[in-house]
Amino acid sequence: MIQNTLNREQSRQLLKALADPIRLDVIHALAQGERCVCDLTGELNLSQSKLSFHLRVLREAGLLTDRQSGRWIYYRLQPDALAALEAWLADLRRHCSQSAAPCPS
Amino acid sequence: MIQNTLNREQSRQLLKALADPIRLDVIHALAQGERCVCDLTGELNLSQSKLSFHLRVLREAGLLTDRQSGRWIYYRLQPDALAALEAWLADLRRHCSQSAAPCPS
DNA sequence: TTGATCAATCAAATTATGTTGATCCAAACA
DNA sequence: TGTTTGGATCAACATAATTTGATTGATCAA
Repeated sequence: MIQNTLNREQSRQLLKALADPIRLDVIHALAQGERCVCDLTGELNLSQSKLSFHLRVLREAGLLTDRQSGRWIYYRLQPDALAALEAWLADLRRHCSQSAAPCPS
Repeated sequence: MIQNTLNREQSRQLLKALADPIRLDVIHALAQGERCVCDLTGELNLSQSKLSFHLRVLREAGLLTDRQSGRWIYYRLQPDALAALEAWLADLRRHCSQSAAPCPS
């Protein structure tokens, strides 16, 4: 996540990746700091393949990064992606309180 | 949206509602200010029932409010919901950069 | 080497979401 | 009233996302 302003498609990818209960559990676990996959399966009580699937979704959306060390793989949140989403949301609410002109226009 | 800190389920509802291309079009249209449903169908080139479906999802998530005036219904973004989501995201990235302890723990 | 472990991937089955067209309801106006 | 219009809702269908269990590749230790 290099730039700080998301286009529609990028924001959608991030939102879609976040919009799942299991992935939110993962996100919340990683909000406390980096974790190894093997710890996450235990902590979240998930099958290995299920966790792997959701980690991939989050990683491909740019929300997580991973690093390998020996046979373990550690994941962590990518704060830039979260910040970009925050900025996108802040933008949305800038002008949204403008009233509409009465309709038979 | 009364409180400013979302629980897991509330944030999921908001994210899920946002994570759809058509609903993002709606959100972007409403980011410029309130709009009547009849204007939105034209602006976004959507069938009436399709738009109505997506408006409902957004409304039930707390992202939109509506008001009726005569036979027209006007929708607008609920900035509090966006702000709450921003706060939730900001929280997530507070401690996320902590490294994991090496794994054979 | 061999066997064991961590984690990714795949195909098949299941479940959840979105779309379509028809129908219904309420407000407005003749 | 009767008719038109804006919008919500419903059921049937279509599409997309997730789960499961099995398989694979890579790393490490014996």
